[in-house]
Parts: sequence; structure tokens; C-alpha cells
Amino acid sequence: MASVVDGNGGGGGGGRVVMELSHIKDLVRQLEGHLGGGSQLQAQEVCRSLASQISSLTERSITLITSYYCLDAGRKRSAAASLLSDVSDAPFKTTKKRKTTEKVKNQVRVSSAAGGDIPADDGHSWRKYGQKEILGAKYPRSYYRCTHRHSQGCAATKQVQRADEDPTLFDVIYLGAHTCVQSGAAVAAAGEAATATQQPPEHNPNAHSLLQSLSSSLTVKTEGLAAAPEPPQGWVATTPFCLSSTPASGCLQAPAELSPFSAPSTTSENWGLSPATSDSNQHAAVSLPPFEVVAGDVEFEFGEVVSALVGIPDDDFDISSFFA
DNA sequence: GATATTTGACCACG
DNA sequence: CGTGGTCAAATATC
Repeated sequence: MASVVDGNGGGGGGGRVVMELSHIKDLVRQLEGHLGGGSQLQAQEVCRSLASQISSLTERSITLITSYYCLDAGRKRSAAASLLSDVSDAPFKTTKKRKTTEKVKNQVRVSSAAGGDIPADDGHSWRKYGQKEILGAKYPRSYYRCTHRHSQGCAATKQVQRADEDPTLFDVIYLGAHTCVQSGAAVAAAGEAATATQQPPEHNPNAHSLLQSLSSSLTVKTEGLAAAPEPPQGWVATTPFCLSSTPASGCLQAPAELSPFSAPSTTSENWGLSPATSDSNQHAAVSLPPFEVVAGDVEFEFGEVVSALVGIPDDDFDISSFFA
């Protein structure tokens, strides 16, 4: 029921986004190879070319997704609907109400640091404001908001829920983008990382690991789905996939400064961008501080995005079969 | 005293 | 009316 990717419905064939992403993945692989070594001049030339291809392909994918969102924002509904609340650029209205317009949402599964406790922090400071027993779930869901909500009007919130099947795993849903100013280092790192994925690596020492992480994230999102006949409840990616949008617009937009595939809420470099996590094994739920991402989710809205792009009616679309 | 967490209640949505 | 998200008072911690 509560399955995120529900149904085993129809749908088939490829999608443009997937093709683009697969293409990007291949290019990244090639680029990786050229980075490994080889003759300087030629390699540089090839890298440059590959990088620019990656850049344009990425951009195209973004465009596809964003155009879909602009067209269709707010029309879809699914199990996800209950998770969406509004952007709340208008400071919460008079009452304790649930808002239902769209909001940046990003879903990841993390493992707890010690197998028992809450997952380590993700670079942002959160303040718990509620906890709720959820029907059908063994464990209560905790609600967090950004500590800087009042001081900086940051509207980011997250929900943390222990996974039924594995108590050491936590499903974390990020809602809304951080507008607060965080420790500059993390943001800067994210920004730098983003830039590096869009431009030729040149002499960037991080290039390789960045590429690896990009490559692995793409791998999971495409191949992972294709390989798994029935993905575990929609937790399909190893890297958070942030469909950021500006708080005010209903439309999904590519962030101005950051990579569209940036870590959620521009947090620390441990969000799939650091060398430490670049060797992301499929589901090695090892507990490593500060934040081991076991699986991120492109999330079902992304599935709907894709379904729309391919022209599948949004009723009964199964993202897994789509990717297959 | 300031800040964070807990917890029951309130309220919107389906 | 049930469920889930949020509020806010009470409480805990620093």
C-alpha cells in the first residue's frame, strides 16, 4: 500500500530522459577513462569534448523535466500527494494547516550511525517539532524543521521514519529547499562540485571522484531499475536526486548556482560527492558517520515526469517497468 | 535564560 | 471521520 512506486502496471519502452541519462553515464565513463591517464594533449581534447556533451545532455534532461513540471505541476496526485505541502513562501497562514501545493521534495534512505539511533546529521541543523504514529508503520515518524526557520525564514523541513523492515535504516524525506545560510564550506563544496560536472575538469583534483559519483548515481538510477524486477518500495538510487525549485514558483527550475543533481538542500559534501562515498556499492548499508546514503529516490514524481515525457497516462504508471 | 525535545491537541485534506 | 502535518505548552538540557 504505502509503496512509493506502486503497481506493476503497464508502460514500457524507453524514455527520453532515461536515454539522455544513460548517454551521460556513458560519456562520464569515457571521461573517467581519459582522466585515468594517457597522453596529455589528446586526452585533454577528448575530455573537453566529452564534458561539453555531458553538459548539454544534462541540460536537455533538465529541460525535459522542468518543462513537464511547468506543464503539469499540481495536477498529479498519487501516494506522494500527502507528502507534498506548499512552498510556504507565505509564512504559515493563520492556523496549523497542511498546505498542499508543491514543494521541493527529496527522499533518501539512510542508515543509522550505530544501528540503533537516529541517523547522523546531514550538514543542516534541524529542530524536531513533532512526532507521529503512522498507520501501518511500526515506528513513528519524526518531523524536523530547519533551526533557522525563524531567524532566516528557512522553510526546509524533513521527516524521518525508521524503516519497517530494517530498523537501522531511516527514510528521510526532505521538504522544501534551505534558504538559510549554512556553514560556507559545505555550500561552497557543493557549488564547486556542481561546476565541475558542467565544465571540463581541467586541473580540478576532485574531478575524478566527482565523475565517479555522478557515474554511479546514474548507474543506479538507470541500470539499477532495469536490473531489479521489483524495486524495493521506490528506494532506487544511491544518491539523492534533488529536484529543486524556487520556493515561489510552482514550476520546477534548474537552480541557478548548483547542479540540478545536487545533493538535497546543498548540504555537506558527503552527499554522494565525496570520494569516500564514490564507491557506492549497491546497498552496502554500512553505518558510517556522518551520513551514509543507502538509497536516494528520484521519487515517484520523477516517475510521473518520465511517464509524461513518454506519453504514458499518469494513472497507472510503473516507473520500474518503464526503466526496464 | 536560551534553546531543544516531548507530547497532546488542533486542523486540513481525502 | 480517519490520517497525517503542525502547533505550542510543558519539560529537559545546556
